[in-house]
Parts: sequence; C-alpha cells; structure tokens
Amino acid sequence: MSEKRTFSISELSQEFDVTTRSIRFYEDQGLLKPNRRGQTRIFSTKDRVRLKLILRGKRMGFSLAETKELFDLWDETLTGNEKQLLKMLEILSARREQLEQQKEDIAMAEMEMDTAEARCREALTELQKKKEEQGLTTNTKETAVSK
Amino acid sequence: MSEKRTFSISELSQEFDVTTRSIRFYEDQGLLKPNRRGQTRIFSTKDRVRLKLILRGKRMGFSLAETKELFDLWDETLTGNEKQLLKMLEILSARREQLEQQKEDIAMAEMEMDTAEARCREALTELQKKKEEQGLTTNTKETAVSK
DNA sequence: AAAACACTTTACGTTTACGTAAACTTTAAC
DNA sequence: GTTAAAGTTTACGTAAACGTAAAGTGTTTT
Repeated sequence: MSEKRTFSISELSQEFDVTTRSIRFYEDQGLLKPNRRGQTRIFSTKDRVRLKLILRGKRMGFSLAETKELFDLWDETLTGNEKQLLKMLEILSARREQLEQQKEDIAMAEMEMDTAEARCREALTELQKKKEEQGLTTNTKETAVSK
Repeated sequence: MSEKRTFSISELSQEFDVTTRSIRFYEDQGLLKPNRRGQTRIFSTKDRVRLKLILRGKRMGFSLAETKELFDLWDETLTGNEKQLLKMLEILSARREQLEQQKEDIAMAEMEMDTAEARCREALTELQKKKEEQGLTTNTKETAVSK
C-alpha cells in the first residue's frame, strides 16, 4: 500500500530543488525526523510528504514554526483524546478562513494585473503609432532626396 | 475624482493593524514616500493604496524587496519607453504563473484539510460511542448497587 | 506655561531561514 | 586500498523585517 521506498538527502534535495542545508535545518527544527543508518539520514515516504508540505507552506507564506505546529498537532491528534480533536477542528477552520483570505487576495491581484496589462498594451500601441508616423516622414524625405 | 484626503501615521496604523514602526520601516525601504509637514508624515490616498498592496503582498508571501521592485517598475513604466513596457509585461506574466501555483497550492491544501477534518470527525464519533457504552454499563452498575 | 500626547530620529537587538566554510567520516568506484 | 563523492557535525555569518529603548521635537489641552 504505502510505498516503502527510502530517499537520500540529495535525492530529495534534487527532486524539490532545495539545498541539503535546508533539509538538515528542517530536521534541526523538528519538522523532519529521518531514520539513520549510522550517521546517514534515511528519509521515508512520510518524510518526503512532510517536506512537500513544508515547501508548499512556505509558498503560501507560512513560517516553519507554524508548519511545525500543525505537524505536531496532527501527531497528537492521531493519538486522539477529545480535547485534541476539537482543537484540531478549530485550527482547521481557522486555516480555512486564511485560505479564503488568500483566495480573495489572489483574485484582487489578478484583477489589478489585468488592468495593468491593459495599460501596458495601450501604451505600447501608442508608441507603435508614433513610430509609424516617424517612419513615414523619414521615408518621404529619403525618396525626395533620392530623386 | 481621486479623493484628496490625507492620513496620519497612526490612522493608517490603526486601519490596517500594523505598527507605526512597520510603516516607517516601509518608508525607509523606499516603499512609501509620504509628504512632510515639518517632520510629520502626511500620507496620501496613493500611499494608502500602496500600504494595502504591501500588506497583501506579505499575505501572499512576497518580500518587501519584491514588492518594491514592482512599485519601482510600475513607476518607470508610466514614463514608458518600449523596453520598460515589454519588461513589465514579462513580469506580469511571471506573476500570473506564481498565482496559478498558489491557486494549486490552495486547492491541494483544501483537499487535505477535507480529509483531515473527516478523520477528526470519525475519531470523535468513535470516542462518543465508547463513552455511551461506558455510560450504559456504569448506569446498570449503579442501579444494581442502588437496589 | 506645564502637562500630556503624538510624532520624530537614531541606533542597537532579535528572530527566521538559511549560506558558507572547516574539518571529519562513510560509502562507492576503480 | 586508495581516491573521489557524498554525507556528517560544528560553528560562525547574513539578510529581512521588524521590536524596543532613548532622547528629542512639536502640538494641543487645560
């Protein structure tokens, strides 16, 4: 079912385009807990998923601390007493609000980019016109001279 | 047309829930350019819009430097030679890609939150069942004892 | 005009998220 | 078996985004 592959630090580093330094840092901060063979880190598919979540979180503007909080809470939740479960539900709902906010932000940004792009294109065609006019007059001059 | 109100630093601070320190910092970094009456900063509606953009940018994971770059570029663009305009169009298109990525991220996050919430609710109802069973047995015991 | 209050500059401190270098060990390749 | 490649720890450095304190300058309220 859940694949049992393992990954080296450099494999993950390449796949997700992060430095090994970053990955070790994430471990240091308690976000990843790879096994070891001797000194060497052996990452499981679970670690891989977590790394993916960390990076997505970053793209979404979450700090490592926030992401870690979520991870920890989820782990606690799985052992699950009622209080933990309810807290998790609260947090999930709070996150949903954040996501809604972000969607709004994105929609606004898209609209503004539409108008910005429109203005750019207008300005460009304006410039084109002027160029053409210029081009024509120089041409007439040249032909006039060449006669 | 474009309102001619002005704002004090504390007005903006309150309206957008940022510290005055942050606002001054944004000015320091060249993101805001309020007028002065003596020493005192007088913010225009344009400044207000920019502050709004800065904060939205932050929520979307943009650094102040990135936001500043956009502001500067837009200012340059308005004076508009062709090169600037084309560069702006490129940047806009790059931003759109980023936005698409973010939308994907949000969609993924929402899906995962759905399944997470479902698991939580399952676990909760499980606990409820156990409680009810417990409740029933204790009741029978109690009634048995109280007889 | 004195007190209270908002605003200012200057400057050092702090946290986050790594980069970078040094010196060492383990593993893989020849 | 040694050399190269990849991995490790330790530790100091850095950029971004403010926080915070100090000390001064208006301004307005009583």
